[in-house]
Amino acid sequence: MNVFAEVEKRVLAALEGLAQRGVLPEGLDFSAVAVEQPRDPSHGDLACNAAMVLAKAAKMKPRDIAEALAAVLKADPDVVSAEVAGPGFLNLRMRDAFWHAVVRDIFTSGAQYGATNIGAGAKTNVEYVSANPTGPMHVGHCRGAVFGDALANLLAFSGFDVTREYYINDAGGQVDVLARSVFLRYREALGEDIGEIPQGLYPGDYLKPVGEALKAAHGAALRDQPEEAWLSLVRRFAIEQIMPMIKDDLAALNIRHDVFFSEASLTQAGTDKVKAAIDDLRRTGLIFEGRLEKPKGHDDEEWEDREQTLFRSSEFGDEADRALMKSDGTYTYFAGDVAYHYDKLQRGFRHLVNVFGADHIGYIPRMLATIAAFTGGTVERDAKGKLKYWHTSGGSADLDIKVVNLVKLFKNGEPFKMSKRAGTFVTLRDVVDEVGRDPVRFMMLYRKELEPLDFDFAKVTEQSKDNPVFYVQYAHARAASVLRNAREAFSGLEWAGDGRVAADLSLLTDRGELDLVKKCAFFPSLIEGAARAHEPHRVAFYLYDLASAFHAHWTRGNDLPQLRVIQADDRALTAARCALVAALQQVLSSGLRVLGVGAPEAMR
RNA sequence: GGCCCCGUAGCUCAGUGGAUAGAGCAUCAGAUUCCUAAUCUGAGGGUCGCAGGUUCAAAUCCUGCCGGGGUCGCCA
Repeated sequence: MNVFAEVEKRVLAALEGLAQRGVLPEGLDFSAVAVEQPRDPSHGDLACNAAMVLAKAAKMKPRDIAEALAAVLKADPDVVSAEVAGPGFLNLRMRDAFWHAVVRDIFTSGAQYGATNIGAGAKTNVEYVSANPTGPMHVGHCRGAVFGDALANLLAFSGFDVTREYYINDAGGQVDVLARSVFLRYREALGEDIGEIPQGLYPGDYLKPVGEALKAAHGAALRDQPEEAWLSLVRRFAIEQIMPMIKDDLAALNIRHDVFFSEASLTQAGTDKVKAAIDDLRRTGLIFEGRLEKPKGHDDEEWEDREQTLFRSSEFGDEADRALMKSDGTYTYFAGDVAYHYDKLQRGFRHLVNVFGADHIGYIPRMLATIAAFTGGTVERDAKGKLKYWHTSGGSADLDIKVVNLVKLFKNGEPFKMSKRAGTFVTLRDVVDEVGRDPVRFMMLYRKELEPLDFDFAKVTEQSKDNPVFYVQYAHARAASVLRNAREAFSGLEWAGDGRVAADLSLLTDRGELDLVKKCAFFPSLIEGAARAHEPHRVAFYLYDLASAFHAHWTRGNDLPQLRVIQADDRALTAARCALVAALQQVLSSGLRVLGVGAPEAMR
């Protein structure tokens, strides 16, 4: 049960009644009426904006509408008070029993409390990470990885049928570089002195075992072959060796994808899915042969003006049309991506979510254009024709592009660029090993995704104990601890079983206790809002706030022992409070699970 | 130069068109014979970058500036 939705229903019913009685005009649009949490809890439990929203259309003073509405709602048995305040807010206070019902609801729903069905089982594809398969993951990758994973969790919790997908960029020039780099390590494994790694090849030591493995598989058979003979073989071999490294790195962050889609597979084994996709796009009339203007601010002599196959993405607000074929007759990266997304659509996904790094921001309009063209959807634009949002809508499927801002790297307060060659390459594994999985995940999520993030390895390591994740986890552990202690204090104490509350919740009368329930009651709304906005960070901030309320209430027990959960001389009260604590623990645990962060039973 | 993102307390950041704009850190003052002090209570600290506009109501939406960052042909 979502208490906000529930009370909103009652408010709407009251408004209908007022309209029928002629207090309000007929035919008013109630769609903007909302029941929300007041910012200041002293205003009440719930606040409604109906009077202000309707005043103009009803040609009435907001306060008059609010008073009329208040009179109706006062008759609701769950409503203790309905007061008009400020410009016309209707502030409602609900009786304790209303909140006790929330505790009962949490037990009934269990781990499903907060889960919604706003996704209605729609097939949804979340593509994230998609790092080049040329080496282990580094810190720069982990923000998008964690974000995408948490978003996938959030959507799954909200009723979407989620597929987590990784697009392996195994078809471009960088994998040829990888193959040559591995071949060098292979010669090294065969005993050759390879000296310095030449410019333009990957120097990392992580390729040594790959070279060894190549030797183990092929002996010296490849050594004296020309590059044409071994390049594609070594390329595939190297990727097969490196993808497990990447999967291990991701597993260290508790990330597991369902599908790894190979870019190279689009044009392998005699098929040409890229051509098929482009041919299908042709029916829209958006594929044409033409010339591109030289980009402004780019006075490069190498610019070659030529006629080429283009996609008219400018039709959808992109700055320019985009090339699909290179001058050597091969496909561009974009052409492959067109085919890849065509494939996603053919697999039946209704919703696509792509997680991009901020360095790919210029790529967004053409991807939106592609999906809009394939699905018959639209990309919303402003009066000047510029993109308004990073999503398409209205077609047979839609795409939302989420951009995670860059992780700016610092070392001892000084910015630095990562360089494999200079030894300033910080691997994701280093960070996870040093700081821990949960703190890394929480740090990445405790921030809006578009906000830049400074990352100083030394500082993060040193301050990892101050990470807010422990604050939230400690709240969970405290809850677990007091429940353990209560069971020890009262043998056979039970507050719930079979999804039902066995305690007398009417004993929960303290304001602090009820405030905790109210915060828990917000969880379903919070999840729904975060899922709709694709913003997992809201969950992290909510959990911090909930933990804070619990810690504060807990500490009140220092001065006021009668507020402690365990009351040695009152079994029934202890049971009721345990039910509350267990409900709160459930919400913490569900929220942490969405974030992919552990919910420990104890922290010592 | 075009486009995009960001600009809120000393610092790092939340903020769903709503009421007196919040939290953490830092600073200062306190709390531990007490279910875990990895905690809590309090104080000080703000022209929400600037200027207009829309609205009953703007940190939030629109326009134009300013500052910081990113990005800009067939790379991936």
